[in-house]
Amino acid sequence: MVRMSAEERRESVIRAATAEFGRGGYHGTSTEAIAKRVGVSQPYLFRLFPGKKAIFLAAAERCVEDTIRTFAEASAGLEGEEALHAMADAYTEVITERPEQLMMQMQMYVAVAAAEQEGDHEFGEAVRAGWMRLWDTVHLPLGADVNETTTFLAYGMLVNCLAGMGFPPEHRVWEGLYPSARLKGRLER
Amino acid sequence: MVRMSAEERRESVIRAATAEFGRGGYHGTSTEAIAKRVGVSQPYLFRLFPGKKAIFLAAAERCVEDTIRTFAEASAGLEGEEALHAMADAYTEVITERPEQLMMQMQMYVAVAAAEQEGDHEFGEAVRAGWMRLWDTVHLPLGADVNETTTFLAYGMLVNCLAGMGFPPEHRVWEGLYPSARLKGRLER
DNA sequence: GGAGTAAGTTAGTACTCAATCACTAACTAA
DNA sequence: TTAGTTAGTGATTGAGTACTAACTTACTCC
Repeated sequence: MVRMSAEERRESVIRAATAEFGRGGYHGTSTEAIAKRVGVSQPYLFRLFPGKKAIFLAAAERCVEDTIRTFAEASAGLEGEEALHAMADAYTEVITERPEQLMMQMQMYVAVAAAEQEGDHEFGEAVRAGWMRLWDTVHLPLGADVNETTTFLAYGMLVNCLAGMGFPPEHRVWEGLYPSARLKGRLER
Repeated sequence: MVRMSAEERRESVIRAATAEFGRGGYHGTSTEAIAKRVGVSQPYLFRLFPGKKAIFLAAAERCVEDTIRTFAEASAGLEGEEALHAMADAYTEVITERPEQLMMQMQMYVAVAAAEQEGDHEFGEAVRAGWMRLWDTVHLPLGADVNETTTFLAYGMLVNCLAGMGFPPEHRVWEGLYPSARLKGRLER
């Protein structure tokens, strides 16, 4: 048994929760599954977090932060086509290296509808606010062009969905989507 | 009590399931909720369908078919910019008039990951096959241009996600996304 | 009008899962 | 060394839920 500080454990829980919730969504994931992945007893999760919802929320928030940071770091000091290229590449890396983060994102978007209907508007507010921060983060490097920003995010969403659906990398749906190929298309026009 | 033929009831169940699954996803929706919406006892669902999974699958399949039909009908006899415009308008109508269909779509995409991990590759196959049919359906009217098709679908996915997140129609995230505005942007370039 | 069938219900079972409680083991500072 | 704190566990509970079995009610056709 490895003892950790509560703060460190909370970090592990967030990582485990991202993976588990990303796979099964809020309702499709048991707290036991998260606990098992962390390597800790299930009841202990309720010492570290007030409840299952709080764990989901923490994972969701972390997920948004990470994505924003990814784009911010990738585009630092760049603008226009260069920033676009850098951010697209960075995102491609996230997809391949940390697919659980992207699935968690999808689950988060999808969980809003249910929360909203249950009268929990706070969660929706948080998710929308996170999205707007993400929006602004990519907006500036892309030359503050609304159409450019929207297109970039749209491609990102398509990538999320295709990856979620489990299309293998060689599949033709990815044609015209991989950043390099897409940029190639843009430059040839 | 209104008696219906089993076939009619199955139709009602599919409609109700689309709404309920669209809101809560597979695990977040109880068969009782579906039964209540249909106006029938919960165990009776298991006469009409072999199990909960079968209901989800039926709703998912119907959802894909409807979306494909929407695009096929909208683009009938048109091509290029006109087809693009018509399909985008038709989709906008779906979003506003039948949001449950769009949420069901999202839930379907997201459910694949879980199914895949549980060893159920059939579901993933079905969803991917549905996507490819959708892809081909919009591909032809858009002049069989891969980049054009990808972009169109990407915008569709962004719309799905934004709607799922519950952004109100006036919100600035929709700028540069509503078909007319977008087309305007395209024509001004 | 009664036999057969198709539509539908009530009652119940086996199981999962979030959350609580009461407890123990390890670290730390005086 | 000991008093107090922090990390962690095992047992349990109560609510919810997919699914089954046995029964009932309405329609239809001879």
